[in-house]
Amino acid sequence: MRPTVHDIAEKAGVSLATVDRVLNNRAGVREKTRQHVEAVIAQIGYIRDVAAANLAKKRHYQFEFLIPDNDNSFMVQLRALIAEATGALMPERIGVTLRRIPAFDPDALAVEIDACVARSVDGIAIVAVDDDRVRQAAGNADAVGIPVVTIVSDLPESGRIHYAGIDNVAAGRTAAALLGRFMGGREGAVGVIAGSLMVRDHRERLAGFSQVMAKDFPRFEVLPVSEGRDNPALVEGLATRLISENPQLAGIYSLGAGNRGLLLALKANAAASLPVIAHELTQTARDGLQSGHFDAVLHQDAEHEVRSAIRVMKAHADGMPISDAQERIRIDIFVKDNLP
Amino acid sequence: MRPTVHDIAEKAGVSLATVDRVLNNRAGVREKTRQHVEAVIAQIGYIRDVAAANLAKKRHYQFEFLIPDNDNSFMVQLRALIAEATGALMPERIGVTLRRIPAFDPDALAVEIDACVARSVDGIAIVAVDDDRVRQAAGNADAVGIPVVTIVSDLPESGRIHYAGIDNVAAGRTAAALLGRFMGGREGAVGVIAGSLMVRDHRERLAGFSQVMAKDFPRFEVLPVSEGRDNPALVEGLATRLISENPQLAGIYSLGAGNRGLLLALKANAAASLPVIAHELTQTARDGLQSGHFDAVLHQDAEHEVRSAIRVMKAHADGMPISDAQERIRIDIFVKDNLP
DNA sequence: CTGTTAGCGCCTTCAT
DNA sequence: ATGAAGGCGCTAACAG
Repeated sequence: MRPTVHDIAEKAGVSLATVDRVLNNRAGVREKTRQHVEAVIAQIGYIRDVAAANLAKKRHYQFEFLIPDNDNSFMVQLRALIAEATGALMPERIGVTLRRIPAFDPDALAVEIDACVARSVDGIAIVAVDDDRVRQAAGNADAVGIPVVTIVSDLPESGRIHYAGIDNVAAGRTAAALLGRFMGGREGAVGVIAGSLMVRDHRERLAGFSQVMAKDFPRFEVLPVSEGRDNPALVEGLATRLISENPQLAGIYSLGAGNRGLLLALKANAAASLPVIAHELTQTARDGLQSGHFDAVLHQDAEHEVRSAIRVMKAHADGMPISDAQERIRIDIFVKDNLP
Repeated sequence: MRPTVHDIAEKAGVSLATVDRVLNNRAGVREKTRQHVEAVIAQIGYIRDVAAANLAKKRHYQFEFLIPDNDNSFMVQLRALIAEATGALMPERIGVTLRRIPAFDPDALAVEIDACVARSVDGIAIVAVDDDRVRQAAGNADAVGIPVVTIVSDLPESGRIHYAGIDNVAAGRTAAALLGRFMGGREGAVGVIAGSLMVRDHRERLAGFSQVMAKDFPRFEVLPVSEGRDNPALVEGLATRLISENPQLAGIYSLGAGNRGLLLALKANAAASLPVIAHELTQTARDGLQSGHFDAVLHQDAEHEVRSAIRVMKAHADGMPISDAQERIRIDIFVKDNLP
């Protein structure tokens, strides 16, 4: 039988209350007594039963997700997953609230963070907008002991305790490594389509991509980036122009969303069969892989990100450590043969 | 406040005991009473507090892992991870025992499974050896209600309730898809080095690989498979011969272990710079990627497999459902730019 | 068939 | 500074 508080109390010759005080380093116990009790605890190898403790405490976690009100399929899925988690975690006494906020609006995000702080929730998860107002609000939350974790898009130097998302520089580098090899012996130019270089993820992916192209595949020229604002219609136009205006085109890296447009453009220009790498395994991306128009898709597992964010916030609330390996969000690489 | 058993007892006008009986569909309740109580339960939206239930029950899970006594780094790591989990899960009242058994020995495995059954553990995780004696033992365990999950290597049609591992056919297909593209415009032959075609994973990888090579890259001839028994020294010899005897060699797929030997052979034959794909991200594989001798490494996350196996066994013991997405073991693809 | 009672391991008043 | 008693939500003997 595993030792319990009773065993400690008995062996130490004190009451349960005192044991409890020592266990939770609460005040009101003589230094000498404390040391004695601590010795007994260590000696009999006591491990606290967290479940029982939470039961007695009527612990109830309250976490909030502040997610952009975007309509691209990634964000739609992300919100759905959070809503799902809300239901699934109820039995575990952890409440998850999803709050939609205007996209790319630092003020709105900062305001909502402040509101969460006012409500004194147990944790805040945000898709960060890279802005000092947000940084400020996050720092403030952290200062009053409310953990902020970023998800999908990070916000360094803000006091956030964790980032649940992929390393976007590495993603860009990986895209270049694959595309470079896929282009085989060709020469020429590679086109890059981004959503907007205003957002950090896209900037980072581009940086990583350019870096590896320059270093490992210098025979290709990286064309100036087109910004498609994650909008399929815009992307279609950009891609079409890219193909028609660059006979030298040897490959395309689409590092943002709106791939439906890209796929349309590729299908319309059947002649130009070139390696294409995109991001996020949406239905469109699957279609692209299966039809052979996309050669690889880099992906982040949104479900993992949501679970991870919650685990991290809970661990923080419990004062428990996290397992780095478990929380690392991988850069998933899909080709048509390893589709789930 | 969330409704509790007390609320439902009160509202239904019965005692706690009766509520409990209904909740756990135990006998000894008049059908009419049962229905009434059930109605109330549904009506007030009761959700049972599993933690409290387990506390009252003094529930204590006991799971066993039967792992081959192999010395290759994957198995070494796997065993280390299980040992780690053993410690980490103690506070959650789940006991994890690791038992090493002779590798590739169906009888030994079957005997140990039977022993677990005799000890009536709550779950058994095995690296399956594809043999009917094992199948039999697993089926027997399942028959008496003890869940068996396979890990790393599966055992279909055996009554095992879950497989925590990658789809090896898909892995082979993926290897072919990547290698085919990496070989670019070349022509010639591709070499395949396996551990042993006696084990299912290797057979499946080979099948997937051959299939996609034949279909998508028919201009390459797949050379007869060499079996290196996952032994570095043997593999080195095989690889050296492969390279020297096949001037047409355009690529290599190493689908087993023993990659240290492969790497040595490649380094010794600097002249032959050709695309190479291997399995499992060991230190050797990392070195290979970083030095440019390996172009991609397919990987399975052993830590995820261990966690998943435990979650599945626990869910089974609790009669809870599992989340397929969370338990799916991915085929991780690493190039030198997305190394963790 | 149904109800009463006493815990599970821990925390939290309230006295002392 | 310390202890006694009661309760968290659920289950498990026993009685009726």
